[in-house]
Amino acid sequence: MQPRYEPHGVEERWQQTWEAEGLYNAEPDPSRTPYVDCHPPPNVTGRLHTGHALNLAVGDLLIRWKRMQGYNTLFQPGFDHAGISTQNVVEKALIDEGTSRRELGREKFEARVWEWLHEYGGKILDDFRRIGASLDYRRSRFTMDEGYVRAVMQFFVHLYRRGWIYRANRIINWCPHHETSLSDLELEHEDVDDTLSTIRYPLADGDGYIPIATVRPATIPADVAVAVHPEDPRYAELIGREVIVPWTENRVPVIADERVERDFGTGALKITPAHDPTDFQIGRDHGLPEPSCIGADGLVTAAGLEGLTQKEAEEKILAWCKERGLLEQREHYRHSVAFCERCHSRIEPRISMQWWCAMDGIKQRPLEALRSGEVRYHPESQHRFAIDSLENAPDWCISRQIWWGHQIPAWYCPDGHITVEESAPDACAECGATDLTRETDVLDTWFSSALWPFATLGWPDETPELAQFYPGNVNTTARDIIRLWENRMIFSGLELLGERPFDDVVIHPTVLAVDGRRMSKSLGNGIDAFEVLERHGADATRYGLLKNSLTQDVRFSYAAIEEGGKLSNKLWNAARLIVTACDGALPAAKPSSLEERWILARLSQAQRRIEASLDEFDFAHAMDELYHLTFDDFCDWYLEAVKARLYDGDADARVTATAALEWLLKLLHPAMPHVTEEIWSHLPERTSRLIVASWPEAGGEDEAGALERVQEYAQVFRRSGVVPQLEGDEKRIFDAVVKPDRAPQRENGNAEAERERLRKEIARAEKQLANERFVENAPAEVVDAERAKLERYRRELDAISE
RNA sequence: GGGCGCAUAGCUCAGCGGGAGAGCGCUCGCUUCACACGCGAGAGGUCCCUGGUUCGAUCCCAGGUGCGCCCACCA
Repeated sequence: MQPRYEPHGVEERWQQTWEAEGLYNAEPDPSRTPYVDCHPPPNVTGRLHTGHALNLAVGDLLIRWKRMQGYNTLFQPGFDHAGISTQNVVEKALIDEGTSRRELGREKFEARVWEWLHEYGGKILDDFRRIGASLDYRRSRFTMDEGYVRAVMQFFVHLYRRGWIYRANRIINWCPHHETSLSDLELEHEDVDDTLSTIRYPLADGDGYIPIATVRPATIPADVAVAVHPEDPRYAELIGREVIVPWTENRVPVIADERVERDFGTGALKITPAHDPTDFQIGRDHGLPEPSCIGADGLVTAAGLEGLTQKEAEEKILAWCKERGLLEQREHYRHSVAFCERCHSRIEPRISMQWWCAMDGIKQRPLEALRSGEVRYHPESQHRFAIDSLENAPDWCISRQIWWGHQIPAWYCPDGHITVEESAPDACAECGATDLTRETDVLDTWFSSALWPFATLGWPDETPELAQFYPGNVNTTARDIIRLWENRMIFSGLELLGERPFDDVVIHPTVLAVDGRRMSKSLGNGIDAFEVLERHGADATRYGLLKNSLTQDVRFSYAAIEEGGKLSNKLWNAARLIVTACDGALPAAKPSSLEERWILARLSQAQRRIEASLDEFDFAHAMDELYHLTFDDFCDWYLEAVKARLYDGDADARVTATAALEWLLKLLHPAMPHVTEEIWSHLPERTSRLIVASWPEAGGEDEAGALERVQEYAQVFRRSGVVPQLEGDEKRIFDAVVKPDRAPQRENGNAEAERERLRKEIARAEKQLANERFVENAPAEVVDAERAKLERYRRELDAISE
């Protein structure tokens, strides 16, 4: 064993060994109690980032802990076909090759995506291996593999027959680059510098005009009304009259609607139902027409402006207005604009026919499950957020006009009847026509993700896996997909299997950049997870991420990861001492001395604290306990106290030291699997792997405070230089750990300073205890603790008084 | 505009009704036979501000201020 622990090589070796020996494998076994962490499938095009790393550290910690406790654990990997993301990546590759999606056609394009996936897809699973995640890699699933497709089709048909899926022609978010609809949750908003133009709409029946502020003059040709607030005195008498729309010179009505903000702009709003969500609502409520002036590609279609970009059309229209004195002013205006999160095109609100999920019906059962606590989000604040999100969930647009995804199982006959079946029907269900064409739209990628907890276990077939591992126990993820994924999984599980998919949803913190802001390419503050793994190793990375994971947003901390590296090395060297001192077979013996009884009690106490923390998914405090247990208790006190006896060949000391080290390794293994397994393999007569060793039984903790007096006197000695009067084991331990014979000579001043400090403490405690109101009102244990402190300080002062 | 979170040592963060803590950094002393990624000692803080509750507030309550994340159709 080298004096310095080197994770590289060691970690990869154990990862390969564990997997090759089948130690990650899960098998259904009705005689055993299962424990399942339903792990999120990353995008097939993705690579490991710090959020994944934290999530894996959390999931693997729980799984390894439960595996050691004897549960039949399932930790299943896989990846998501990720609709638009994947299509986007492959399209980019095609452009580099000088071709395009449209040139290939749908069938060839799909084949090309599969080809691409076989070559590059799923690399992220290798990244998962590198961090030491004990997933059953044999059971990797993909949201578009054969069985999964059947599950998705069945889900769609089920919802359709329950009346929860419908088609509607409404305004949706349209990405003009991908030419598809997007849900609200697939957008990103950004503040943009824009121009607000105030344009005069002349009254049709005489003098005067209504000034209207707009950031999108290019949509003017599709204006169908002007709206004002019903109680706005400025425009009260204009309601019901008509104005003339610039450029088109159409006459449109002035209507009243409460959704108009009187304080914004001029207080008058042009209504363009086809190109703005608010206008769309107002238009529908007032029965207005819905003409369009912008095409699917984002280019203008209005008469006289055909084929122009919106910017070009805007210039023409404004010039037209200016000539006629209708352009009142142009001013700088900064506002939030929606973009496609994949290609960053500006979202174009557009009316189109889409498939929708009616959330009012769907949300009832998951809401019950959340309100009753049948499924719990952690922390509590996220539980409330999940409920709020469900209560306010708008209908979900599930169709996408892209090519990569699950094609919607709906067929149209020439008369326009719709037949929904899991596979191609022979004839129209309504009129019997046999000339059917399939819907070309595909489903939102999250529609299939919603089935992950059980489609991965073979549903809709009744498999042994499904029987053993459903429902699962825990799901760990980041809070940004609570609405996209979590709530929908809870719904699908309750709806299709009649049982929740898991009991607990652990929302781990979002890992922010070192500067406390979100990691992003534009800010250039991202952390490369691979670089961290390469430099510090998987154990240190896992420890560091878990250690710093208390609040909802956590800054990435190199210091915490370095702390993990130090912990590995400390542990390694503690083991080195014990292994070199205790070579050879160990005789039967039992702990007898004070320091031995103490460390076993401390291990037991620490274990209970760690278990309590993990039960509450409080990983940071578990890491803190492990760190201090290792450094302070195990190394600085126990090993220092017992070192001499180990070298002397004391059988009791050797046996206990080995047992205590084994115990410590087991407690550390779920967080830092590699270094602990490596050390374990160096222990005498070790054949089985630590990964499948049993979790220890915490015993009594009666002696956890046994060394307290020695530790107190050590403090006093180190500050004052006065050696306390101790006897027996206490003296032996004090001499071994504190080494008074090696301490430098102290000046008398040190003793005096320490006496002064103690006198002050005594005075403070005496004053507190002299306060009648304190003694009367404070809880008894607080008063007792104060008395105990007073006594202790007096005792320590006596010890260093001449 | 709404929701959530955060403000404690130079830095990153614990603690959260009764003596201000950890890790890193800094100073001093230790090449002590596991470890210098070490051991020991130390310096360093109006616990964001203002009120309130309490015998007692860093901790609870109210109101500010600053920062972050998420959400939102003021054109």
